Amino acid sequence: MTDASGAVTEALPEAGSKRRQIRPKAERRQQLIDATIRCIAQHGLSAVTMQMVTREAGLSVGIANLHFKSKDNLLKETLRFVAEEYHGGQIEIMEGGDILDLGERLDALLDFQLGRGVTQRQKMSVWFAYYGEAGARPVYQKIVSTVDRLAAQKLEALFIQIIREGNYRGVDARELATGYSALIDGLHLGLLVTPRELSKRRAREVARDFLRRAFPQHIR
Amino acid sequence: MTDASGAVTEALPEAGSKRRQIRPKAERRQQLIDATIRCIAQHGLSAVTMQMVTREAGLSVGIANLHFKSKDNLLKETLRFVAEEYHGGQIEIMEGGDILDLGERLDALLDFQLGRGVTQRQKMSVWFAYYGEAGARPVYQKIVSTVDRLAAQKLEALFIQIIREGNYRGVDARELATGYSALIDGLHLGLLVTPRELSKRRAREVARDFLRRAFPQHIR
DNA sequence: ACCCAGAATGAATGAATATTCATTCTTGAT
DNA sequence: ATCAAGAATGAATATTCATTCATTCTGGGT
Repeated sequence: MTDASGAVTEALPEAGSKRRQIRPKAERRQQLIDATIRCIAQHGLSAVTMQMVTREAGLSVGIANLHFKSKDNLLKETLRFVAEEYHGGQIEIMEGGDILDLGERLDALLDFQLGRGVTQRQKMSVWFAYYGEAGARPVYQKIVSTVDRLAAQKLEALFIQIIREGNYRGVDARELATGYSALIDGLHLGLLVTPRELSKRRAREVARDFLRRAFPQHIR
Repeated sequence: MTDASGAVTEALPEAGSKRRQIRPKAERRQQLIDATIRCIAQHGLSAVTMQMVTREAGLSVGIANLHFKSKDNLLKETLRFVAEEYHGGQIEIMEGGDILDLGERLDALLDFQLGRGVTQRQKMSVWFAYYGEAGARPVYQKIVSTVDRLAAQKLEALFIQIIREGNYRGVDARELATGYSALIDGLHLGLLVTPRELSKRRAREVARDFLRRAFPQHIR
């Protein structure tokens, strides 16, 4: 806003900053991706416009096409970011040298997957917005598949270790991993679409019970 | 198409029919909903246009606004249709007077949920396209919640019967029902997004194993 | 044979939107 | 101080799209 005299009121710590600022490319890119995430969560992927995103980011429209070459590309990069953030977090835990006990590592994984960071409406909305389009857009499928596959392998490896350690019989690590991943996805969906019916608390219990039924010695 | 003389070539059984046909409202509505489903599956919800849908249906643009009053409404009604079809099918099986054995009924449910009808790309695409927007559109949330709740109740009731019959201990029907539903949703997602990694066959096995672990006497 | 209710059409309209680019501004180097 | 590189702006453009509505057409009723 400009005051009556036409002078620009500066140095507002958060809002309405007017001054044009020059920042490195990487920073602007992230700023735009973050804004895109918020916009998708609030308005839905199909309603997102460039104007909306750049306004949310506090930048001009031109800038988005400067750093990403098109809207399509911005959306693609946003998906890549969210996918890598989520799967990266999981993988870090699963490789986790810092947690040696396998049961604890499982717990940490569950905490991450159904904890505060991931189950924000924001993140889940974005997640499923892209899944919704994935059927029609091979690019999205590919991005998700790529990170997904790696996480799936790590999970299977963790399960194999646990099965060995617990000497569990008649359990197939790969199949169990598929089931567990699907369960988590389904719970995310429930948290997003029917939050009234499914609390985060109960989602955790459900996932925990799944693991307990499979690995009774390691959970609880 | 019109031939050189300007005469209209009629009576083509399937394609390019030119003649204007008058049909009852209900039939046109369904025709448009079906076309919408195909368009969403093929192009993604965010790319669907009225032109696209009406062309797919072999009708003019005006007709869509005649029978549904807006695009928004057409999309809403399409979601309602898909939701009711899916949940209706489930509920029918779960109430199923025709199958008396509880284990068989469970099997029938699983067959329906992961069988040909439901796991067509078309249907799953639509399903998740709407889930993706649900975070931003309360209307969608409400439609899904409503049918979902009823199906969840029926499933819980079925599980209660099974638990009683099998005299299973330490199993909470409601929690198990939540888990099973989430698992099925997650498997659908996997079938849609990473069909390469997850075959229908394996999806069925995964779901089956979940049930077997919970109700060993009833499955297998 | 004739009518007309209402089903169907599609060109026209106006609003929304992605993308461009001529111009302005900032910053760090000289 | 001065300058150049390139970051940032936003008005203008061209396109796409939902919605409208004047008009045409159909088929059952008389």
